Amino acid sequence: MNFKGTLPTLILEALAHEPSHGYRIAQRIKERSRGVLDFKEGTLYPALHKLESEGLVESYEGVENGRTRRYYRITKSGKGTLAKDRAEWRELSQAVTMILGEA
Amino acid sequence: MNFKGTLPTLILEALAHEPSHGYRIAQRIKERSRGVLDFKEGTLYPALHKLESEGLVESYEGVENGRTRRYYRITKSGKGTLAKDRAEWRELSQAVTMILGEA
DNA sequence: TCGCATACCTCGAATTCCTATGCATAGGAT
DNA sequence: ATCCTATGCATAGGAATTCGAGGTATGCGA
Repeated sequence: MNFKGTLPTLILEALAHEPSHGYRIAQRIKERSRGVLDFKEGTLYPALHKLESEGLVESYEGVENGRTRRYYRITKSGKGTLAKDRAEWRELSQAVTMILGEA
Repeated sequence: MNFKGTLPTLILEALAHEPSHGYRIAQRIKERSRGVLDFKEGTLYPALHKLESEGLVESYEGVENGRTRRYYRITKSGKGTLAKDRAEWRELSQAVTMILGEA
């Protein structure tokens, strides 16, 4: 199950924590949500490419365990977007929670 | 600004409160979220029709102030879906909040 | 050497939402 | 009387996001 629209923000959050590569980012999101969120690769990579084209993340090649990987790091612009997205998440989620109540 | 995927649940919540018609449902969502959520009519009506085709709401014609309106009420099946949706909202929103933190 | 986890990528379909547009009525203002 | 605004319902076209399915390749352990 997933939450439409939150993926770019979750990616930025992961990269604000540490530069990483696609596969690792997806794992982090899944682990940190205790398996609740689980974005597929067919969703993740296009989202990553889009963030790069928007200048919110930068990529570079890196080698780990003898394998070449594509790493991403957040840019200054990306950090600004992340801050805005966090604030927006708070506002919207509070609004929905307010309506749906505790029930 | 809006939250993808929450509209059907918000509609069901409104109708669980009281049978209503499209325009009024949209107003209720906007008011109860203090203007944060604001679904457009072009989004609302198709969503309402879909809920009806799924048997989660029923519609009937009603007259108020001399005008004919299409009213909707939630069905038993709709109430079950609402309960599930509430639980799912809690789980997903908590997962995202857990990751995005308080920052 | 075979299988598996890792790692990256693309495509088509489905869903959701927005904007724009159309039609129609009630009530108040001019 | 006429016009404007809010109300009320609806559809069409397009953008964005996600999923499922598929393809390619490497390192490592059995």
